[in-house]
Amino acid sequence: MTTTVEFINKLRNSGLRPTKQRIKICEVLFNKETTFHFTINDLVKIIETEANEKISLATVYNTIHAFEKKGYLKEIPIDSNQSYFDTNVTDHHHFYDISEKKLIDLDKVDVGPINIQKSIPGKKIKSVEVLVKLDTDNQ
Amino acid sequence: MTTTVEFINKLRNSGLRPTKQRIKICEVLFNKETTFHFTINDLVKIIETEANEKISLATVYNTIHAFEKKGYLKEIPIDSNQSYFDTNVTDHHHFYDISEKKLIDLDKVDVGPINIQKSIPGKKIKSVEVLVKLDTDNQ
DNA sequence: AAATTATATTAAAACCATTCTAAACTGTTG
DNA sequence: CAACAGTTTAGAATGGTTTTAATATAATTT
Repeated sequence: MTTTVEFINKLRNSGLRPTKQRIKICEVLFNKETTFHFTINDLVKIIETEANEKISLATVYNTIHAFEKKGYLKEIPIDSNQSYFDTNVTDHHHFYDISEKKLIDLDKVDVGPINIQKSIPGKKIKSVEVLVKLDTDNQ
Repeated sequence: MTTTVEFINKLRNSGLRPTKQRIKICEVLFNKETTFHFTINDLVKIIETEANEKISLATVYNTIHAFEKKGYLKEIPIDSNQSYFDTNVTDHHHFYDISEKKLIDLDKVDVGPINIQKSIPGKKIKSVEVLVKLDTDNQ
């Protein structure tokens, strides 16, 4: 449980003004027992339902991108037409259920150590992400 | 070097009618020394330049999706606004150069074995893809 | 080889996630 | 509270992708 004041501080400390909209998004995203995955569309629906508040799509995009830049969210690479985000910013991986279009966390320990034995001159590794695609197992 | 006749057979054997457009796309994609990565936009440009031929965008999309379904191409999962495809359909991974928006192949041996120690009931693993994001190394 | 059928191509419109715009609004600082 | 910078907003614009419905082409049948 995080209080509104803590979100305000978090935002201020990040150089982001604590507006009503940003605080609301913080509450929706970071005031949960567990982390979760979402699309922008999911988030807008949650806000409208749970909070019965109107919030501009542009603001949601702005805020999500600001949070991502600050490291409060991670975008998950999927070859999909929409972006998926994760409130779990620890180092981990994902299952992607193709038929249900749902993501499932995959612990680092369930994947094992990955050591990239190749380097590109002038470039440094920023992230290593494993995506395991799942199919329905109908035999 | 693959001949046009071989492409025609390949298409027929796949249940795809060997049309002028599909043969042209085969030549652009599969008649190269090395495999490569491309977006739909890249492909259209190559066709228009290299072949000086007009081809409808819809046909390109249709054909690429047909080829992907047949396993002649792989889509690479990236959190980008456009789809990337690979003519290398062997089991391997990728670097993604963020600033240049370019993909680089990463051999399986450069990543090492990946053994997923978690399973989801009713689902089977379809693919395991590693994406290594690269940043400019300016220190 | 003409007629028939099934499939493919096409230009243009539609779609839809995301970004942009520029005006109105709000948090912050002095 | 005034002034400024940063933020929100609705709506328009953008851009990759898909759909549409008419036309064209390949395959099959006669």
